[in-house]
Amino acid sequence: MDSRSIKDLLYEQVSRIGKAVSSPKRLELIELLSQGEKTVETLARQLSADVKLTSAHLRTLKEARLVVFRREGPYVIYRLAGDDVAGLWVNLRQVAEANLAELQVAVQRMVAHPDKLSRIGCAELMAKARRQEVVVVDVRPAEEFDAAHLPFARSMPLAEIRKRLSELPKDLEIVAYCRGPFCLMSDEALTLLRKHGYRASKIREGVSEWQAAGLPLEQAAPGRSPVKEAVAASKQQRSRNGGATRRLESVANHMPKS
Amino acid sequence: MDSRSIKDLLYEQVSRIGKAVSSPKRLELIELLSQGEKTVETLARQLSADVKLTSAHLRTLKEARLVVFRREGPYVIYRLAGDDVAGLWVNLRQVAEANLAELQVAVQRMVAHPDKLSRIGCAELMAKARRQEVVVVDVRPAEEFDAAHLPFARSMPLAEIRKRLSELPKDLEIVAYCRGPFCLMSDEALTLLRKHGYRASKIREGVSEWQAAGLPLEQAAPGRSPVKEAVAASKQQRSRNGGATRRLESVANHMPKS
DNA sequence: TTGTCATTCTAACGATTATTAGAGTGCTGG
DNA sequence: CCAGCACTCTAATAATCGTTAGAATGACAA
Repeated sequence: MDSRSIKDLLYEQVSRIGKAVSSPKRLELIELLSQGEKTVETLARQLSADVKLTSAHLRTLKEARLVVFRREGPYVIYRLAGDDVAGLWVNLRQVAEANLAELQVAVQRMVAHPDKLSRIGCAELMAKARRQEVVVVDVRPAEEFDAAHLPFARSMPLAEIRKRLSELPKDLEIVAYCRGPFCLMSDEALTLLRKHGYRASKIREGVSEWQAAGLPLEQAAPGRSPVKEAVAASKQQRSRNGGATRRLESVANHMPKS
Repeated sequence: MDSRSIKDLLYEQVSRIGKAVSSPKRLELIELLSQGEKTVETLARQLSADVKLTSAHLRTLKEARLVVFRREGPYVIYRLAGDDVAGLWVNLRQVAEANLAELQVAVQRMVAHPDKLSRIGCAELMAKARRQEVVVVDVRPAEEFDAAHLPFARSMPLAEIRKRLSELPKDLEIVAYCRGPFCLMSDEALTLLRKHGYRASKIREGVSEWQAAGLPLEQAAPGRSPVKEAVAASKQQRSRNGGATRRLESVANHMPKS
């Protein structure tokens, strides 16, 4: 075996990781999974994609050993194979943002407008949060908060924030965060909070960026599992459409081909 | 513009970086370029590939903004767009090595057999090198040594090592390094040195790994440019085959299609 | 057992990508 | 100017990938 074929073999293997991160949908799956383990159905919903397509992408991620799964009842629950995978995603995003001018412009205009960003750094933010001079709000779904969150943060999912506005103080600065620089949830929260007269800003960082920077995280006592989220969501869907869609689809699937 | 299409746009951009690193040849180009800037011809030779194919891959890397180029006389010289690109390559390789069992086995058997590796860590190695208790040898081509090398290292390219054996002391441990964990040059050097009775070992790390770990590097005063390497190599090739190949190829290219 | 639900597998398509050949561009020395 | 060299562009092929539909699996509940 000569030197060339050994090299080909080695680079070939690394390129499996490269291929796995060469699709936008798979990158988004990695971002979602770096917030905590999830069922296929939850992932499909959060990806706004078909379950079949989601499953197919998860398969290629699995073949590249970037994700692993386990069964729990009728559900299949995926999670990242290791913290290094979330770190790789952060690294990829940073390189993209540093080198692709299009991305810089898009991020600035869509999600990270200077007006919205908190002007203080991470270390200072934590110090202020410790002294209760700011309120750090995690607007992600509760399951993701439970899996891991920033120290001193309180969970206030975007879906509930409108009803729970009274829990927030008007005299303190509120700093929101969500899944990371590409997530729009903290922006929506900001719009809502500012409309109601709160002093609110956001940070771009999510738990992955926090972890990649070597900063500490906290996690809730286990209790809520990804299955509960999935069950709740599917119930909600069924009650919304009265269970009709599912049956219609089922019938449609068994119709002859015209 | 809704939230979904914004996200699609953002992930799409990052996937451009992913696509760029999804081919083994392009990964190898990144590794080669992280040793210093090089001409297309040099890259093609070190990649054992056609100049045309090399140029095509460099083009896609250029479109992903991972490399930039400049002209120097008749030569086009490529280099990485930034240090973060070399860091990304190191990160990718680490994730691959951590998660792909096939790669672990291959690396252990081919390039990083425990017998060959130096048992001391990087920090200690530098301390010993400073006190001249070990000799750190850079076996890469001289141009790459000039671009950046480990502190206290001396350049002894693999091609010249046989003639220059007498420069090395028999009583000290010799520690070789090359382009990184996938490079076979330090292994070849080791085999040669041990056959001649030297106490020699290697480290897996190259300058990129060194830099990614936050350790300092040194570089030679500018003088040797990548063009000189290219000129030297092409002269060598011409003298080896008496200038025949090039002319034959040239004629063949202009032959009618039979 | 049968039915239901969550998920995966198989097969197929259209769209990309890798690779190669041939022609073309830009630089340099005569 | 021309010839020679380094490299890139264009076009064409074969291979691979993303996506979808339909069938199949595996777990559970009646």
